[in-house]
Amino acid sequence: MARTAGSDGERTEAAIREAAVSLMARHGYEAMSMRQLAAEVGVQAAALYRYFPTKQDLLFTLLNEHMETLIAAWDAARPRDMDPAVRLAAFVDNHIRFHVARRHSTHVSNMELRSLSHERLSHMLRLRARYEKELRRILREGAEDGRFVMEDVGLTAMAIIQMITGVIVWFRPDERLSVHEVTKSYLAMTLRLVGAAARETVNVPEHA
Amino acid sequence: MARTAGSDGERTEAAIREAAVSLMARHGYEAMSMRQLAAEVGVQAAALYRYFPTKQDLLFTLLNEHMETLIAAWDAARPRDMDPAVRLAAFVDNHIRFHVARRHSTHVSNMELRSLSHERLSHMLRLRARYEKELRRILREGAEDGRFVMEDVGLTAMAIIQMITGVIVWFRPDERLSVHEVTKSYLAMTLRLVGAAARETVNVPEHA
DNA sequence: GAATGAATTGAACGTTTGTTTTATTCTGCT
DNA sequence: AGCAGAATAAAACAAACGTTCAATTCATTC
Repeated sequence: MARTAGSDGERTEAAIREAAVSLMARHGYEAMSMRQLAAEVGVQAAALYRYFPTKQDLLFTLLNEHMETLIAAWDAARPRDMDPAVRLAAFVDNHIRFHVARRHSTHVSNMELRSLSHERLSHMLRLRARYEKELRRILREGAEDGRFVMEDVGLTAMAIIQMITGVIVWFRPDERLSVHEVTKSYLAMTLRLVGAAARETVNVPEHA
Repeated sequence: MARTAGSDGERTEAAIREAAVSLMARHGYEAMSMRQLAAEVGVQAAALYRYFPTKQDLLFTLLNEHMETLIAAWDAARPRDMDPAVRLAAFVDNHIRFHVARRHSTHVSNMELRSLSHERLSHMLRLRARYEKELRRILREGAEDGRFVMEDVGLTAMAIIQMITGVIVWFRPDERLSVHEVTKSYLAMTLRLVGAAARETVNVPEHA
């Protein structure tokens, strides 16, 4: 009939976010009903509206948080080194680790942009463009000083992003290969792809 | 009140398929209503059910046709040549051309598998597996006779598929680059990716 | 221990959903 | 000319949708 024992706003909001990402990743934004989400959280549908004014606001919050976190992660991981191959390696490493650790929200970010309003869509596309610009700069500088071989910087950037984001489509952490092995292989492929493999080898630090 | 002048079953069915692919690609399967689809075709919603028993049957028909056509296209294009580089080039060329020409149904095929029932999903996954096996065989044979360099055949196959399918995400036929230029660049990237670039150059036939 | 605000319920709203049924009109064949 | 059957319209169905609102209980402060 009303407030339940031990209820707590912050905890409920976190539970909503988590359940929403999981449901949206598995069934899609449109297919997830607010009642279904509420049931997963263990709450009535009306309670959701205390935290998110509309269903689309909930989606936007999740997508925005995903991209902001990704950009922040790259800002923290970006090396001071000037060697394009080192920077490219760091980019690939950061990208794969980040996305593998957030498979569900990555899925939602890639699939559900079309459910946003026009303004919110452009906001997300701006964030995405800012992130991709980082890769393009690395590629451009590598191409300019002759370390990388490529036909077209923009094209190569898209190809690499698609390739390394695609990991989450098939990767399952409990199977044949570890994250580290996968990252190492993808890094080798990326370096060959830009024609930088023969000249130098870049080490990937073995994280915890 | 009833049958309209000039109505024809075959034409109506084709119009439904076409409108459905377009709507699903733009808004998603769940977001497309049968009434919306009917309006696009210029018909009442009930008329759709003469051609497709349920909404999901309609989706399955489209997805199945897409994959069958893709496999048939590869069967027709596959070269008799034994050189792995030539065969890989043909695969990449066929794949990109096919998907660029069918951007909408490719989108639907990549996004809406989750809306299928369990049996139909496995049917689609079997078709997909059969197609991907072709690429893995080319890669394996190229790796075995030392023409290709790679860490892991399965991993490389997934990376290449993600990369070359990703073209449809950003490619617009009326912009900077033509299909032929894009295909050529992606082919070059693919060959470098498998370490086959330095040894040989493979020509892409300029299609009509 | 009463008052206050935060957290949640339960019921309801108007729409929209996929689908079915029935009646009606058109087309092609004989 | 007439008939069979294919093709569609119109209306209806129950169920589910996102969302709102008032009522109610918990946790906290004084």
